[in-house]
Amino acid sequence: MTDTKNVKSRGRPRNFDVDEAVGKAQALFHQRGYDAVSLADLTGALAINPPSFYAAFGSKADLYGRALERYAKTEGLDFDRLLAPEKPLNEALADLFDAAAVAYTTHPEATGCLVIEGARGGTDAVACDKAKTLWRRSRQVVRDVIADRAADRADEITDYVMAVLAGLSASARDGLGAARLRAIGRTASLAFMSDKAR
Amino acid sequence: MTDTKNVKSRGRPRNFDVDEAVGKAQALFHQRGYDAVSLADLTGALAINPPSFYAAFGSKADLYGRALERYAKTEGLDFDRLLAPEKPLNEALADLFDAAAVAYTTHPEATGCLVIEGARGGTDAVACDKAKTLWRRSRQVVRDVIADRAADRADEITDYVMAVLAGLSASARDGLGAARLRAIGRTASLAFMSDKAR
DNA sequence: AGGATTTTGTAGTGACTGATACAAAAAATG
DNA sequence: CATTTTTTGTATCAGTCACTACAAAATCCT
Repeated sequence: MTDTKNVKSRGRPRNFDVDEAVGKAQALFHQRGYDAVSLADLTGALAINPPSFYAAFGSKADLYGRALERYAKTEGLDFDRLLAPEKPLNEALADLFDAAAVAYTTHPEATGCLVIEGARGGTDAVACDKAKTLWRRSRQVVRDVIADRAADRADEITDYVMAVLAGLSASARDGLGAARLRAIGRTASLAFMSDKAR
Repeated sequence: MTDTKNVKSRGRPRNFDVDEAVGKAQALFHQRGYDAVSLADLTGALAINPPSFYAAFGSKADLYGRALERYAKTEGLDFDRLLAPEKPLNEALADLFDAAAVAYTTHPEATGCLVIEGARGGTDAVACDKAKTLWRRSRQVVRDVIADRAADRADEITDYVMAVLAGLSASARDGLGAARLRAIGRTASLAFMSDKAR
């Protein structure tokens, strides 16, 4: 329905690449957070004027939504792979925490998880809700995968897993490097060694 | 040096209680976060006008600093008590996580830790730094207490403890109640049962 | 009472926020 | 070429932000 960019449309051609712009916006939002990125920052970084911005993205919050989706697609954790059914639960969670530790520190200037930090909200409730929706979706995916192995404790374990991810993201924002983050993840996964977790 | 309120000062008497005002501000900041509380919100809640506000508190960020200190004094975790030297480490950490789970959910409209959430920053770097300073101070206290029992792994364990606290605060903001938060804390403390944590 | 001092309320300040009105420019279509 | 369609740049918009200038009001001191 929505025309792709290679289809020649009618009027004056756009002077900038929309997908590339979403990527730049994603980086800005990840570095500074939604509130701290102004429209002037965005139009400055994209080298366009406000009318072009609004014609292309609708609003700041809408662009944020696209940046969030792009982040989830390109940099988000692959829960289905990390928590593959054939892995033992303890091993799967250890892998998940380790992957998070690495992912949250790959960009030294944009640490932590864009979704988690965005879901913590600020001034704009609409933008916060967009992040919260993605966060809830991730939670649901995690819960479903865990439920296959420990149906009775799925909610409890999911609470713990999401809390650990949030803790890792916060620690990454605090400035902890990958090594220290991975150590945290290793300790967090100890809870599932043997059947200690009653 | 700074005169206390019972000392009769010279000019027109103040029309509101400063300490009480700091308490109200603390509640507002805790509920919505620094950025989402405007000066109009504050002066409205305190039923005063901007000039009275600035004469009493200097700036919004300064009042935030006072609110943070008040929070640490009145609602902050008592690390020295919770991590008392005579307790075994695993028990002490379990107590700490449990106390955090309770503290972060006592005010249903102001969940999580004011310091932790404030340290995650937003628009105002000065305000964020004030929270970060308190967060670092807490970290130092925790580290010192842990170092008495496990000097070689003090940093590693401290990283983990602070990450768990951040995860609990984030989960509280997510809407999890005390029971689910306490379950997270219990699971997080399993890492220190026996000598699994190598 | 009269002067000194501090807080008060009224009414603003400039700077920035996200978002637009409008017309010229640049392309496809007829 | 003329029309249609879309994007562009210029110049804003109203609203909110944290913050103040100023003078009247309310207290203490002499």
